[in-house]
Amino acid sequence: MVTEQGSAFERGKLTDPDCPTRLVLDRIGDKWTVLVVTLLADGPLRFTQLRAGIGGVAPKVLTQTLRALERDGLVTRTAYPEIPPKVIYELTELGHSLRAPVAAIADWSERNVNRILAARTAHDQA
Amino acid sequence: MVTEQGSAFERGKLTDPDCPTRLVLDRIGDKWTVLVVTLLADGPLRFTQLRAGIGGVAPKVLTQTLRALERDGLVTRTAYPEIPPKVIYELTELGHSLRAPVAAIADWSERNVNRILAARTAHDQA
DNA sequence: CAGCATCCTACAGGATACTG
DNA sequence: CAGTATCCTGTAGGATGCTG
Repeated sequence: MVTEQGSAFERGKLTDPDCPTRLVLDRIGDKWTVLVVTLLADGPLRFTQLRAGIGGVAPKVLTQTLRALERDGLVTRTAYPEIPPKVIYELTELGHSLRAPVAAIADWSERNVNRILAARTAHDQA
Repeated sequence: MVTEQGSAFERGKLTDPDCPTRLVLDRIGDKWTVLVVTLLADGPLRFTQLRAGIGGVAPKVLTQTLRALERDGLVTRTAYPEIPPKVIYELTELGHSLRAPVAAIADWSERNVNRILAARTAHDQA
């Protein structure tokens, strides 16, 4: 399988530490980002709603995740100067577009998780 | 949440710590797995060839990565009892099939990395 | 050549408590 | 409500040296 021109695999950029794929992988590879994006996919949510939707995230960590998402232009943060405060998080268009590739991962995962688990069990026997 | 039947996003499994997507994300989210899979995509390679192809991996870490891939049935390891030793790593069919979703990530990354970087810079100004 | 054994450190992630 | 401020720990990843 020497060449398969056009595929993302032949561009050889993955060896570069600043490679785009690495950048994105570092983002979605963390513990909560994909979950947050998924929850926001159906519409804007408040901080507490996200917290509840996830279950078991320390507020500090959720804040970190959201701030990073905001910094990368994937999420907007809108604070309403009320008392008590209200903050709305919403996916940007860029954030929404991320759903497609993530769905590709999710679909592959669900179709193949059994094979992985089986291989794992078999391997752990021996 | 509201329901948008069919999409991988509404299955609500991501909240489950044992969710398939989390499992795969934990795999490909690490530092070297995607790179190894990419290198093996064009054909089998020896340990040293992988090392060279990556550049800067500690042998221990590369071994860990390969063992994990082997355990999950994504890579086969074939040791030839010669002196000096020769070990060939090769993608399984399952391993090859992983290339597609990873390519989806890679494509999205390359198309949008500029937007992310721009958002990042803009955000860091303010 | 293809690794294992050992030691080490940075940092992601978490627990807990407090506040504008 | 939506966070900060602190403190703490597990572990991924790395550096170095040795061996069948």
